Amino acid sequence: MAESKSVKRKFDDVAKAESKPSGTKKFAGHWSQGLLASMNDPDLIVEKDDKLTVIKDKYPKAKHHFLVMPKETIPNLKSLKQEHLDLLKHMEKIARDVAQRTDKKIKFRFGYHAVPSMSHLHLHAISQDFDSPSLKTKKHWNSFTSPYFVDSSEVIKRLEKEHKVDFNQKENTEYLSLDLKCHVCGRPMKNMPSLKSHIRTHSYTCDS
DNA sequence: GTTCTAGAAC
DNA sequence: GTTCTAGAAC
Repeated sequence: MAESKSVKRKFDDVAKAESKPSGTKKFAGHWSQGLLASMNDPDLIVEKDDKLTVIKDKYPKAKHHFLVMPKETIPNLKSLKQEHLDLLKHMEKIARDVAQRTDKKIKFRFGYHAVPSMSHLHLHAISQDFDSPSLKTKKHWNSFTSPYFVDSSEVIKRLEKEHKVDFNQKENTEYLSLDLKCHVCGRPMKNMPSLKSHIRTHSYTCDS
């Protein structure tokens, strides 16, 4: 019913207007800073040590989806210096530990988005089933299955060899618009619903 | 990053 | 008529 939706929208707009007085910019509340809030949400925290925090992704794109975030403020990949190499290796090790502890059988990948939407460096640890209601769009799919998803080992290698990590933003953004295809068999898929039902037919165990 | 929805695709 | 996606959100 169109009317009830527009009524709901008006309530949302009122709530938005009240939380953001005219002429005021609340940057702490901007969506791109959302990982800061998540990092302090007890319901999402998996573990911490002196250098990092591991949280569950608030909108997991697979059965298991974690984010490993350094406590040190590092906005993005471009901010990385060689002095961060030990930290990056530690982040990957913890990510692998958490994955192993969570599910010994299922395949995981560990990596970064080349052009992330959210501020604060975060390493994804994501199981390869991609079976989740929060996985909805082509952009979601391509961000984890195209070269837009850069393995942790590749980031580390690049920082060691080039002393910086600087991915081409335009090239990587274009990966998000690639045609849909299965990440296991490569078969082209018409749309997200058919892709999602197709990938359920594959196995994602480590030895398969 | 998500939500919402107009209009394209079917 | 229903499903699906792309783009605005001040």
